Amino acid sequence: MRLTTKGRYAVTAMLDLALHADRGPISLSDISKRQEISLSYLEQLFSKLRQNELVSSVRGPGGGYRLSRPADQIFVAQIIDAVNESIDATNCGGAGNCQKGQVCLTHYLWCDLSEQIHQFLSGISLASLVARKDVKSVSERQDAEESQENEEKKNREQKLQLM
Amino acid sequence: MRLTTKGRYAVTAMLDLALHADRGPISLSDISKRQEISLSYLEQLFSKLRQNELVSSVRGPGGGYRLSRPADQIFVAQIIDAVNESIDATNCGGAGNCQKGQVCLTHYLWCDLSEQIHQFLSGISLASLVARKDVKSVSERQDAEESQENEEKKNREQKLQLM
DNA sequence: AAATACTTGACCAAATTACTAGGTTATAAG
DNA sequence: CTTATAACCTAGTAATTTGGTCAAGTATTT
Repeated sequence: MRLTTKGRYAVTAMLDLALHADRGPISLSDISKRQEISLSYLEQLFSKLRQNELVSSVRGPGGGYRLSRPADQIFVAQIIDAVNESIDATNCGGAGNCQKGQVCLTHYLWCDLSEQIHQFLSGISLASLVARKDVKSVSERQDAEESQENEEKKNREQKLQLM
Repeated sequence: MRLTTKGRYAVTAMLDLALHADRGPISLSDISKRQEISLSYLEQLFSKLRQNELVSSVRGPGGGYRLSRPADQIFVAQIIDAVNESIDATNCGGAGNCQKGQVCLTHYLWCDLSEQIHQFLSGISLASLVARKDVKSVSERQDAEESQENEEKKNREQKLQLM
């Protein structure tokens, strides 16, 4: 079972994309600032997300990434699968050859668990996350922090020009 | 989220214990042979299981481990918790300080997932696993292999004595 | 006393993760 | 047409985790 920062980052970044979809293509450096994920790492993750056709890219200035389809058709399980190979809880990868080519004692338990997790995460779309109150409030906080930082940056630049 | 071979081994070993409870204390070397888990590794796992009062040990010849309470009062979630710290899916360990001391965008999603997994694994007792047909059949296979190996070993020893 | 079996802790190799560095394209804006 | 921007690509690497080994105990029964 793999669910580490990698999968979490991917879902967070995709959610950020969904939340700001109205701004046109979103650059990774924007996501990097808002979600505090290293830019180079994001690039690697988005390479996989693009290969799995979850996002499409626009190159050049003003470019970035956008969701490849509506947010209600992208599910958390797909995102994790894209960057993380699988959310399979068995050791044998579901093959059933865990002990001398035959199934091990707990094989079916882990199959059941995998099924359970997969069903849960397959039922959650980006759209449903965007609609959540708690997500909205965190997102508003982040946007506020972002524009505040931009403001400060602008002020610093003005001061420099005056000198 | 940590669910690796470690947790799987622990559950498998505990299930082996439950399956052979009628034989009295079970030595780790028995479990090691049947489940193909390294003895030294089992020792580490059982040290933690004992600290969490899931098993009790009997020392000396004929000793081994037994479940510290009936199999219907031991749940998979407890076993994994014992060896694996937690089955928490959040990055912050549930603290909610994932981003600059505040919650990150996907915090609540991972909380929900943790809850989901925990509920599922908390509902599965060792007794319910023992009762499963598929588990029984794997266990019978393992016991057959074990006694076959013992037979062969005995034969080899007899041959040696005749020489 | 000898054999058996649990206990502890140090140690280690391989894999994985999370991240950095340093490029090269493609393209829109100036 | 130049330049800045941002995607894209390829390596490398530090830290962590995993899954284990080894050695030296301690306790208990026969």
